[in-house]
Formats: sequence, C-alpha cells, structure tokens
Amino acid sequence: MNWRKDQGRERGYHHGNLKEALLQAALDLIGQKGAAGFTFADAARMAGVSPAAPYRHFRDRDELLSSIAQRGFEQFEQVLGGAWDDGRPDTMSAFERVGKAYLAFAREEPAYYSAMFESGVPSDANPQLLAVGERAFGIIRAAAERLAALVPVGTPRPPAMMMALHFWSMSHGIASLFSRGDAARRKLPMTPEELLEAEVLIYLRGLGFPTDRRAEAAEPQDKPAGPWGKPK
Amino acid sequence: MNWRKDQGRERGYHHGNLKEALLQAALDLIGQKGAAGFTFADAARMAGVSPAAPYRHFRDRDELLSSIAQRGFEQFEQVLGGAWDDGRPDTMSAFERVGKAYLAFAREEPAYYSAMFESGVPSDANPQLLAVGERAFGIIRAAAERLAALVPVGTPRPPAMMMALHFWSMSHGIASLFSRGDAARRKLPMTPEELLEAEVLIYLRGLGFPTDRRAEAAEPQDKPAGPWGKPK
DNA sequence: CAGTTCATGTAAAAAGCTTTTACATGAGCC
DNA sequence: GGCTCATGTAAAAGCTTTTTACATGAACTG
Repeated sequence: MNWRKDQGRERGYHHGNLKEALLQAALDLIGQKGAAGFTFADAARMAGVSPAAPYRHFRDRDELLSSIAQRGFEQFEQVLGGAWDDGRPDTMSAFERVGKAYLAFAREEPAYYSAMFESGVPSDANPQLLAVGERAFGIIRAAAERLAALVPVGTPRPPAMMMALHFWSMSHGIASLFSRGDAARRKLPMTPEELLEAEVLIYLRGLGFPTDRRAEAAEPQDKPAGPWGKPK
Repeated sequence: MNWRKDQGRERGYHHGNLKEALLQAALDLIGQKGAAGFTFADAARMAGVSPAAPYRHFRDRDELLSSIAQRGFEQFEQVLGGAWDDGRPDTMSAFERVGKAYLAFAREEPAYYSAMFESGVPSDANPQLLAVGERAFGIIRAAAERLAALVPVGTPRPPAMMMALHFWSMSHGIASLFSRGDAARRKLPMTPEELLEAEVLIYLRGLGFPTDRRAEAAEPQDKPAGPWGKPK
C-alpha cells in the first residue's frame, strides 16, 4: 500500500525525516484532540507512513509523548529564560515578565503544556526530561532568589525555594484552571494575566514589598556587583 | 460465556447493581492506572459482565468518566463544606481548615481528583457536573467573602471573587504539582500542606491581616449577628 | 397464577489501535 | 558493483470500542 499519498511529492521508500515529522504530527494532534485522544497510528498516518514505522524511532506511544514533553520544557526554558533576562532592567519588572511569559506559553502552546503537565507522563520518565524540567524551574527559582534578596529588612523572609514553589504553583494553578484552550475554561471576570498579576502583587506586599507599583524601581545595589552588568 | 466467575456468589443473569459496580470499578482503575489508562472494557470485566453491558448504563466511556467527576465534586463539596462549617468557630481557622481539606481530598482521593481536573472531561460536560462544580467553588467563594469583610480598613480590598479565584488557584496548583499520588511528585523541602499554609499566610498579610498567627482570634463582630450562632 | 413487557445482559461482529515479526528497500560505504 | 544496516512495509495477534440482534427474568397485569 502506498502510505505517502499526495502530501507533497513522493519521497520514495524512506521518509527521510520521520522522527521530526512524527513529533510535529503528534503535537498537532495533541493540540486538536488533547493528550488523551492522540493516537500513535494517527501520527503515523499524518506523517504518511505505515502504523509500524514509528516504532523505529520511539519505543512506544509513551516515549513519543515524553519526547514532546521534553521538547516543550526546552521551549519553556527558553521562553522563561528570555523573559527573566537575568533580571534586567530590574528584578521586579523582569519578574513580572516571567509571570506573563508563563501564562503566554500555556495559552499559546497548549499542546506542549498539556504534554508537560497533564498527559500523565511522569516527570522523571527519562533523565533528560527530568533535567530540563529542573532547569525550567531553576529560572523561577533564580528569580525568587533575587526577589528574596530584596525583601525589606524587618519582614520575615521565607526561603527563596519556598517562594519559588509559591510562584510556580500560582502560575500553574491559574494556567491549568483558566488559561487553557479547551472548553474547561471557566468564565472569569478578568484575564488570567490580570488574575496572576494581582495575586503576585498581594503576595509580594505580604513579604513587605512596597505596595506602590512605582516604588519598585528603588532597587538597592545590595550585593556589591553580581555577575550581571548594570542595566543601561 | 460466564462473566461472573468467582467474585462472590452467582447473581444470575442480571447483575442487580451494575451501574454502581461500574462506577466503583472505574474509580479503582483510575486510581491504579490513571484517568488515561482506564478502560471501559476493564471496568466491565471487573464488574463481572460482558464488554457490552456498560452501554446499558452509560452512553460511552466519556459519560462514565464525567459521572465519576460529578460524584467526585459532590464529595468535594461535602468535604469543603464540612471544613468550612459556616466559618465556625472563627473565619480564619475555618478558612485554614478548608485549605487543608482541599489538599487532603486531592491526596486521599486521587482518582476522583484526577477525574475532576485532569481527565479532559470538560467542566460543562453535563449540567449537573457544571452545577456541582459551581457549588464546590461556591464554598471557597463564601469563605473568601467572609475573609474580605475582615480585611482591615486602609488596605486595598480586592473583590471577594478575585480572592476566591486566588485561593482556588493556589490550592489547585499545589495539589496538582505536588500532592498527587503518582510519581509526578517532586521532592519538596516541606509538605504540601505547609507550603499552602505559608502561601496563604503571606497572601493574607499582603491584604493587611495581622502577621501574628495568634492575632487571628480578634475577629470583630462586624456584622450584627449573622445567621450563624455563636460558637459554644 | 399465566402471560406479557421491558430493562438488563450476552453473543457476535465490525472497525480501529498497539505492538511484534518477518521481509523489503535503498543510502552509504568499501 | 556489491554489502550492510537503518528505515519502511506487510501481516498478524490481541487489545478496545461500539453496534445489533437476541436472551433472560423481574415485575406488572388480568
């Protein structure tokens, strides 16, 4: 049977780039029908190969899923890292960007987000997945550490790790309850971004940060020159 | 073929309570293999009937799943409602109970929690599911409203609805990231309960609540005698 | 109590997915 | 040109889902 029907020109017996095509197809399918609905055979069909072909590149359906989760975390790390930008031009506004970037990723890449957090793929399915997940969280933790250093004296200062977990759970909670593409979205009196921003603001106020949004610029050079150049 | 092999005594051609048995079986299976892994045929087998029998009680696999989600929300409503107990003996401690109850439910009933929030069942799969979901959230919102009434004067007081959404997303974020039975649990420097309690405490401090845990008892009789009797 | 009815179950079958095994192809290499 | 091995295909077994026709017996009905 001819599997590569009419999708572009024939490429002959060998596909040439099947692994990539399968990853892309699976991503599309997850986006359309959810992580649960996606089918190995469907991905093969979409790539124009026989149902057995994918087994040359992935041990089974789960390995394909975890590969997508891994790729998702890689992009996630990029996005969060870019948003954080080592805390430039100042910790507070960079931090705010990270939050927005988190929600933007969940909204714009629901297929990746779904594979990463809602597909049932264990976070330690393979060492690389675990590692890249840690790196992504590491960005949130780095931001939390910089924020922790700014907590006004006289206020109880929780461990930076705990703050990072708080930020992560706030973001993930909002993303998974309200910021997804599917019909699970509840009707909100505001956007998820506004909801998260308000939540973080109240939380930071609870840590003693000044309540005025403008006061955030007053970032003291508390540590004598970290590894980051001064913002120009 | 004899479907009702050796599980207890024979009950003859008719099962007698198949719907209930299927719901129970499905719940067990979801608990063991996750919402994605659970199979309609498996539930039938576990109930001791033919693979076609479940179709007499559920339109398809999805309807069984959403029935479980609905039942889960009913229990959730009970648990949260019991914990809230109309804010007795005081708003703050009752509120704290609700948070603990939320996480306890997620941990002790992972199968229900999974069907409710991670199975891909749309929140409006049927009107009753939507309704009971709203009622459960309504408890959180009621608590948020009572808390909002206690926000000290001079502090910006966010809409109670927004506070409720914040509490929900905090709880759900922690539950779904850290408080689940499966291997997705990350290693934490503290329990999920402690994590949530700290998060809520900081948030409340951000709303102007006294930071001292003991000060919480000082709840003014702000409204002249609500519908709740005074705690004995 | 006999007879009928109807909800509830079974059997069988079609269609599709997963995964394995044996075989086919052809790209890259001596 | 001829090997060799990665990469595809075909075929098959064993699942699941879902439908259709038929079987059973519990509960009315007269």
